[in-house]
Amino acid sequence: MTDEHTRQESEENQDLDAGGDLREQRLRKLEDLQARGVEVFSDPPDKTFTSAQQAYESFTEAETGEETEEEDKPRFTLAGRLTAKRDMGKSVFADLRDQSGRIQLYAKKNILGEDAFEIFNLLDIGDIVAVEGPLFKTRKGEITVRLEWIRLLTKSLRTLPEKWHGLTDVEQRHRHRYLDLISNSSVREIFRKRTEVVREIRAFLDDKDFMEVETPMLQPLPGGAAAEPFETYYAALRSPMFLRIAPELYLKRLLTGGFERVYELNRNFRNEGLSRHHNPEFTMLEVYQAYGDCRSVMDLTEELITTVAQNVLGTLCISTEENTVDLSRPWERVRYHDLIRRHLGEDWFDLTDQQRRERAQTWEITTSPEMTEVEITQEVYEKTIEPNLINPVFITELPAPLVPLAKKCRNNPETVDVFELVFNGQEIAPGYSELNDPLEQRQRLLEQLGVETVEQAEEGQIDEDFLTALEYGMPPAGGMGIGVDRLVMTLLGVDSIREVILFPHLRQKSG
RNA sequence: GCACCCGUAGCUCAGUCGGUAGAGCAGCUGACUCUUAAUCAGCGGGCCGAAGGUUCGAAUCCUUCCGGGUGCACCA
Repeated sequence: MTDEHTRQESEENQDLDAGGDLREQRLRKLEDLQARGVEVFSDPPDKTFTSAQQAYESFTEAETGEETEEEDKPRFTLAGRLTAKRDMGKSVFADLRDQSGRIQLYAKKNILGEDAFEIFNLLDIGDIVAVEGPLFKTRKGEITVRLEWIRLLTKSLRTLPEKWHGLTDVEQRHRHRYLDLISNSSVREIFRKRTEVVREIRAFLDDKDFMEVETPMLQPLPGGAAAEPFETYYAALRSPMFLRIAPELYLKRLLTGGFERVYELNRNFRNEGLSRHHNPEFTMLEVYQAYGDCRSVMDLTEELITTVAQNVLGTLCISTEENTVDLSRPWERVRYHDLIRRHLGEDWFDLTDQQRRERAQTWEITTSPEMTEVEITQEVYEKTIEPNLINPVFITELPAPLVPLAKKCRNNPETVDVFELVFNGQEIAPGYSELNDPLEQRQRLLEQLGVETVEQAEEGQIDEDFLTALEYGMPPAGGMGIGVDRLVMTLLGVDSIREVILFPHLRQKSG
């Protein structure tokens, strides 16, 4: 390639560059670089890379300062994305960012060499490069790589979001999460922390001899929760299939099988609307402990969450937008009945139906005539009590109708032996003394379907194999579930589930 | 599903009473060998989310649709 040729090509580019399409501009720049013999999507150099952070940490005045001869200074190879350029003519400052952070580059024409300097000048913000050189400290005191060698690794064809304001449009941030991650360090931090939370949950349970298992996500019968499933079709078997709404019924089979401590930490799918608190696929932790019950699982949950919080956040005090949550142990445990009387009046359960509705009215709760006492109480609880439960509290012995599939309390068949863990005004985790009586379980499943006999149930609505597993004998067990996305939201003080899911679901854009 | 709010350059945002589009960053050209939101001079960039309507005239007013946000409902 002759100089004349490249000069002519550059002049052509100048004319075309007058257009407004920045991608077109970059495509032409790419061709220009290729015409100069520069590989625009090249292989990484066979060198040992140093991260930006390592480079900072390895800088010492003695080795790289003024006193040391230039050729004696150690050379570093780094790779990353150019995020800024400050052009001074015969020298250029630039910012390089890798996973560990940012470091400044200094390209000087008479050090880098004329050809390489010219190539460097052609690079765009967003390009990915490998660079090499010694470290020095600028007059303003910033540790900087003095470039002696560069290689373009990846040409970027798109303009990055603005350096100062970044990407703020929520829709764009979620549709193009990679741009969000490039632009917003707080977002990078949230997802690093999320990964740490998940890692700590596993470490905690593994340490307690719980066994992580994987059960079907593709199920012929979706069970274990009351929710609308996603439906799909298995061509080879010519049968409809469902994405699981919960792993519960399979995990319980494993208890029958003799695995005494199991957990699964993975995705569930529910065919529901999107909201600040709902994504159709969400990450669920379910834990089952044989020979345990509601209380043993309560202890486990308390220890799990405090351990995770302490290890990830380094504190048990969480600041959210409006609250400060203190996770210090021990956590309060209160019977549902007592909690209700504490907040709604000691006489709440002695009131007549009419009086109860009138009092609900004072909380601006509207009741419909067909609502039962339990439903009215629960409505008032959800609207007026739960949002104000900031520090963790286990609510125990819930009314049986609210939790149809749990074991009844020995001392009071009107209530079930379960807990709801609430903090930051949100339900975080339910736990149960699991029902292991196959006869009662069958009865409850039928009731849930609103029928009296198996014959009345539509074919395939009852998971007979699950009931069979119970008939072989499932040990008494405690079980617990945590919505991991919501736990992460709470721990990180974020108020939308989409902020803790890398690729939240959004509507397809048509046209 | 219902209600309210939002959609203007690659990004962040102005745009008054309806008179036909502006800035900063990014980009391009030039100057500058320690800058750091570099600076200075100049230049280009728009189907104003889409389609209808009202009007002499619409980014602006009306209707429908698309997408997003928030609240409610559904839902753990």
